[in-house]
Amino acid sequence: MPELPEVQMVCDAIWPRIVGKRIEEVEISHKEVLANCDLDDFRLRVKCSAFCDIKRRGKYIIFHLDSDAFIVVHLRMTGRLLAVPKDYPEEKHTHAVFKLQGRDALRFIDQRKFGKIWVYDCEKTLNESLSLLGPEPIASEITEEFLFNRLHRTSRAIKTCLMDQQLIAGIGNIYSDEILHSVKIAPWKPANQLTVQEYADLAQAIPQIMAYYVKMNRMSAEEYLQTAGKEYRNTPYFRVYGRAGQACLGCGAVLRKMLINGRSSVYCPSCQMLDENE
DNA sequence: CCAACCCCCTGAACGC
DNA sequence: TGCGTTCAGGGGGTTG
Repeated sequence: MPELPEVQMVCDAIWPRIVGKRIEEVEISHKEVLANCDLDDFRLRVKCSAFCDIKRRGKYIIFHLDSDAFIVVHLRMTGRLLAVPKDYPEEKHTHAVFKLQGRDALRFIDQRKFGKIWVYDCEKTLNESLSLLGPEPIASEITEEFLFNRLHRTSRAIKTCLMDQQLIAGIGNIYSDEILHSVKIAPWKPANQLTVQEYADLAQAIPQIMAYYVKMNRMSAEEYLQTAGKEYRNTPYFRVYGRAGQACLGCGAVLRKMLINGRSSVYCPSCQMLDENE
C-alpha cells in the first residue's frame, strides 16, 4: 500500500516511541520476513542495541542503531509498523516483534507477507544496498534536464517510468496517476514522446504533488495507533486514484481505468488526451 | 536495452 | 448463503 507520503508518516508516527530505546528482545514468528540473514544472525546483530534515529529513503524505512548497524524495513503492499505497549492485543499476521526497554514494543504486521526486513552492519553496506535508488521526488535533483536526460531515449510508458525506483525513489501507483493527471499527460504516453514543456511540467509537479500529499497525510502517533496503521488521511484528497467512473475534478468527464504494465491506472480521457494528435 | 509475463500471499469485493 | 473469480497502492525475477 504505502508510497512515500505514507512511509514518511509511519516514520514520524513511531519515532517518539522508538528512538532512544534499547532492543531487549527480538521475536520473529515468520522467518521469511528476514531478507538477508537468518534468525540467529539477526538477533545477534541487533539485540542490546538502541535505536538512535529513523529515516526514510524512497519507500524504505531505515532504523539507525547505536552499534552503527541499520535495520531496514520495506512495507510493500500490506506491511505495517506499530509502536505499541507490550501488552497491546497482538494482531493477526504479526511476524516480528522488537521488545524495547520500558513499556513499548515495535511490531511488524503484514497480511500478504511481501514486506521485508534487512540488517546491515554499517553505513557502507547500507548505502550499497540502496545505491540503485533514484533521487527523492521532493529534492532539487528533479529538474527538467534530469528528466529529459533519463527519459528521452526510452519508449516505456511515462507512468511506468515514474514508478521506476531507479529513476525516482518513492512514487508508486497512486501518486504516478495523481502526478500525470495534474500535468495532463496520458499515462501510456511513451516517455520519449514528451514535449520539452511536458518535461518541465513534470519537474515542477513531482515535488509539488508529493509534498502536498506528505502534508495532507500527517497525523499524530495517537491517531496512527487508533487506526492501527490501516488508514491514511490523504485518501480523500486523491483526484484520480480510486475515482474511476466519477467526474474529473478538472473538466467533468468520466474518469477511466486501464491497465498499464499490469498496474491499474486511472486517468481523464478528456484532459489527459489533449496531445493525442501530435 | 526493454516489454511482457511470472512469482510471492491473504482477504475483501463482486458475480452467479 | 455459498462458491468461484478478480483484484489490491510493491518489487524481483525470467524470458524472448
